[in-house]
Amino acid sequence: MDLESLRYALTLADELHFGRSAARSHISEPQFGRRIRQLEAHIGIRIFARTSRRVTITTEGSEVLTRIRQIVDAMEALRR
Amino acid sequence: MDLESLRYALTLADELHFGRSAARSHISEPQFGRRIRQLEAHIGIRIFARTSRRVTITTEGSEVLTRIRQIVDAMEALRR
DNA sequence: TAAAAATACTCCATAGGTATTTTAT
DNA sequence: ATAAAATACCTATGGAGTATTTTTA
Repeated sequence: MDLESLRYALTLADELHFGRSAARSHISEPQFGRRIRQLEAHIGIRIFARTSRRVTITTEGSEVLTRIRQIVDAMEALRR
Repeated sequence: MDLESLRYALTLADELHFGRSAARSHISEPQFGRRIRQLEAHIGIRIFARTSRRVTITTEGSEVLTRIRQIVDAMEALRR
């Protein structure tokens, strides 16, 4: 579990669209999608629900995202 | 910056010895050392001072380590 | 001079990209 | 029919190990 993957999840929570999130993250859409799936597999929670037309945040996902925001902030604050 | 590197720093803070920390982390000593150096480079703070006889924690290092402990705990708590 | 970290080198796992397919509206 | 995510396939970067060297108490 790395900082970048956590940032990707926050970007997707903001955009609710894999293509736009990948572009904003300067990474290809397939790789972006893989990172999100890996993160979900790693923490054992489906954060996002996908249909072919829209991405939504699951109930458990929004709780997890709150905690991810705190972790990302704390990690960024480590840097001098 | 990934969870594993943060864990390595906590292990080294506990052992104050690269060889024993690497063994406890199930990784070779050179790779363990590289990860610690990468982490320090990434956050821009020298956490540990090394001499050929002992490892110590720097002043700024002990502040950083406190925050790293909180981050590691938060990351582990993400998992279901 | 010896205990311990750092380097040099090689190998392999996985991060990443492009092209294509699948899915569901 | 089409917008959007997932898969297949390939390349390249960085993570990892072993052997060796450097360092300083």
